[in-house]
Amino acid sequence: MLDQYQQQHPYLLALDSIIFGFDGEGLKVLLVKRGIEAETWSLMGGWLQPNESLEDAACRIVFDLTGLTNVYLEQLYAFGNPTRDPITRTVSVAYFSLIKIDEFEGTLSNTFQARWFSIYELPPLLFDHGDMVDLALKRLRYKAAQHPIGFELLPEKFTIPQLQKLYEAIYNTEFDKRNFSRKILSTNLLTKLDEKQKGYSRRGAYLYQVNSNKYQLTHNAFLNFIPSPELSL
Amino acid sequence: MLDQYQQQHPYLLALDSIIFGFDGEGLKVLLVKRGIEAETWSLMGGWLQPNESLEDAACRIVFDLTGLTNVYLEQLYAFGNPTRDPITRTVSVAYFSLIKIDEFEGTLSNTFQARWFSIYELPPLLFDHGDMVDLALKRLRYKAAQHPIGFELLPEKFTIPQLQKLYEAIYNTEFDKRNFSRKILSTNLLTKLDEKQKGYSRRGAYLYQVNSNKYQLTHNAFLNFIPSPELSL
DNA sequence: ACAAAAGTGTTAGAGCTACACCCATGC
DNA sequence: GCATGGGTGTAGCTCTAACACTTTTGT
Repeated sequence: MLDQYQQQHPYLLALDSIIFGFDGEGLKVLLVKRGIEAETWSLMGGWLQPNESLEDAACRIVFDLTGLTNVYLEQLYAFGNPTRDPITRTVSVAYFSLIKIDEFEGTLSNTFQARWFSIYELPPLLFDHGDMVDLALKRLRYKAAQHPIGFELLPEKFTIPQLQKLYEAIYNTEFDKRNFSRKILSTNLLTKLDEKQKGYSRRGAYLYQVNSNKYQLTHNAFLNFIPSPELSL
Repeated sequence: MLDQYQQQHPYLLALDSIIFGFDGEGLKVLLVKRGIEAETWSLMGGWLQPNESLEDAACRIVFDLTGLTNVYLEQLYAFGNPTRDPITRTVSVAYFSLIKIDEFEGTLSNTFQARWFSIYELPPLLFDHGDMVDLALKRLRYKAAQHPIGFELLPEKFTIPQLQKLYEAIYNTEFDKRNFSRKILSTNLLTKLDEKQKGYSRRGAYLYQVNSNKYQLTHNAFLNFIPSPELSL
């Protein structure tokens, strides 16, 4: 009975978070330098606490670094190779999150030595964190092609050209702006505001926001322009 | 330094497998009655051993029950609610696998009291195993719509009508046979054999098999007839 | 007046859906 | 000869991809 439980080896259980952000130009990942291996960049991580669910713990970890709550958070994968952590055997459940970079308080950075890195110019990472980032990027590409999650990376109010730049950054490609805006608007997920964005272009672009009633309900197919080689999950 | 590791609580780490099979009529899940709660049906599961990766462990568990190796196996999700296992806190990583039911040796069943259940008529399950099955079904539907994994549930040689019945079972719906076979054949993933299936219908249907060179390479979009409400992951 | 980005429409082709009839065989 | 399941073709429609010019405004 209970012997079956007591005879088992327990393991350390960590969580690691791939935190994506978009600064208007490129897709970024937030990395830190932490404790043991303070010379190597790594993902923000932490240990599972006795009364937390995995998701609670992942939330807490993102909050500790960014000060943000209510961010988009999704379980990515459990990494459990016996040799992945050379110090002790540790299973790590990786989560990825999408944050609105404009809400991120850079002030917390120095506690953790955090820095944004372009996904195309990552430094060498601790343990298997490089694999985690690769997988997270694949998953983000896969998912953003079919579900309206891109908005999580933009401010509350944004323009169509901003959204296009975001998708171009995610897929590292370019889209035709006429086809792009037609497809986005045909989803009816966006509400056009009376405001225009100032300062970036002379003419100014209309601001939009997600109309949240539809956002919740539409977990159906969203966009179909997945650049083919990127599908895999 | 190492203190950081030593101060942490370890947890028991289990694996649970959702094993799908297709018997020509309906989509089935393989359930067992095991140890502690021998009155409740549950998923086949086991504990992570010190030298195994998560995937190794999941493989082993599927092998122990079915005697099969080289089955399709994919990590589904890590379940870690503090109260999910009332006996001890346990984190479980769930995997789902697709097996060719004709290769499954039913002889092993009585060791584990295994039985196939229709996914639409499941008994009450242990712990959160019901959630696991629900999620696995969602994932299977999501994935099979875009990736050619359905074949994993069929014998090496199969007919188009068999394949159609499988997809109809997965999505619990019906497809037009003309459109179905056109779409399947247009992927060029199948090789038509000179043999016909005998015994099931009077006329007999041509047998096909997956041409495996293309199967490997084509992790691109596959089919587009995802019944809309089922997308979510 | 010009530079820089925003905004907008059309056309040809591909892919999708819906639909009905003949074929081969065992009884 | 008939019942059962297997196999095939077409027409209308929708969606997609490709493509260029006009508008606005700050300097």
